[in-house]
Amino acid sequence: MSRYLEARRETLPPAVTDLAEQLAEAGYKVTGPRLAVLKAATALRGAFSVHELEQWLIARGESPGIASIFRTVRLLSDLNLLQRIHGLDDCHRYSLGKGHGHHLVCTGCGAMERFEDCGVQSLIQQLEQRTGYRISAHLVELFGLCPRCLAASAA
Amino acid sequence: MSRYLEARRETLPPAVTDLAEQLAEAGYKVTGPRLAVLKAATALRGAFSVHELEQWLIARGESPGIASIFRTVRLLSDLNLLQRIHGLDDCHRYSLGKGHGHHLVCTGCGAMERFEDCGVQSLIQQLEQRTGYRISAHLVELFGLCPRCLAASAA
DNA sequence: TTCATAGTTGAGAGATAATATCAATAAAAT
DNA sequence: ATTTTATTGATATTATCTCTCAACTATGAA
Ligand SMILES: [Mn+2]
Ligand SMILES: [Mn+2]
Ligand SMILES: [Zn+2]
Ligand SMILES: [Zn+2]
Repeated sequence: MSRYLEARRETLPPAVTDLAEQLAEAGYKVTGPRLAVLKAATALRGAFSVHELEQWLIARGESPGIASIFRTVRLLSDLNLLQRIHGLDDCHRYSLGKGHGHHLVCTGCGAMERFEDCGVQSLIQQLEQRTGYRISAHLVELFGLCPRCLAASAA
Repeated sequence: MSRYLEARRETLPPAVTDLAEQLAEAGYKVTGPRLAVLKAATALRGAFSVHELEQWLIARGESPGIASIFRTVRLLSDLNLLQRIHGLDDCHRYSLGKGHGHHLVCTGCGAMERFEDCGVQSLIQQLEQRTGYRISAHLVELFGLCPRCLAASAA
């Protein structure tokens, strides 16, 4: 295990140390800037943008250079620990989460539910037959209001 | 009908005059730059980027300023005559087409099939029950190889 | 606990995408 | 044909993201 990570394990949320361990296992160093980004991503929950990560970090006076924030996001994405969320307009949001998945995003507050099974298999088969395409990937994202925002808007 | 459009109706593809008429009906002027963009979008078919529109137009020596290309794309989008396509990486491609729809895009050549019914209704109901969200919009895009690219890759 | 090394960082430059400004222009209504 | 008003395009500007490279630091080995 990483010496650097051991030294601060006590001060970090478990979700952060989990992710940091996966970085170490993949052969990457566990550094201050990387831990900072992991803390921000964990704290923000939901669907966050790089800009929001940066703001969260700046507010706490522990922001790495913007280049390193982008680099860490890219790294997490390459390791499949972070998924990109395509919004209706907004295209560059992310959420922590392993592997293939989909998102139900609140357009009011950014809250988010992740789900694995999107049920497009039969659609895919049907379209392959009709069009002759061989389909190898799909994107399914849903948008709406979370219970809280729904309640707030009813008031 | 637009005087400007009448004067060049003969020289334009029907698909272009159709779209131009819809601009006029919505109260917008039918101008040279706008017709040029419509010609490019119609000619490119499939899923095109703003950059590809510009290249097509430059190659024919009739490119409006880049600002006007963006403006026309935005206008068509606002009028719901153009849909934005979210790719896996590539986020800003467009396709002509009215109203809500989905796309099956060839990752080899950019060819595209549009389809209306994506069959996520039952998924939506299921998730609304489980999460308490009220879902109001969805994104469904499929990717793969078109028959031609499939044949080419089999060689 | 050092030490050497290879991976990482950050400031700043640079690339790319898109928007804002505004005087000049051109389509449309008259 | 003239007037009116939307539109255009050159240019500047902003936003997003990547690159470069000297300085730094986490890690494995000693
Ligand atoms: Mn799926
Ligand atoms: Mn997108
Ligand atoms: Zn909400
Ligand atoms: Zn193809």
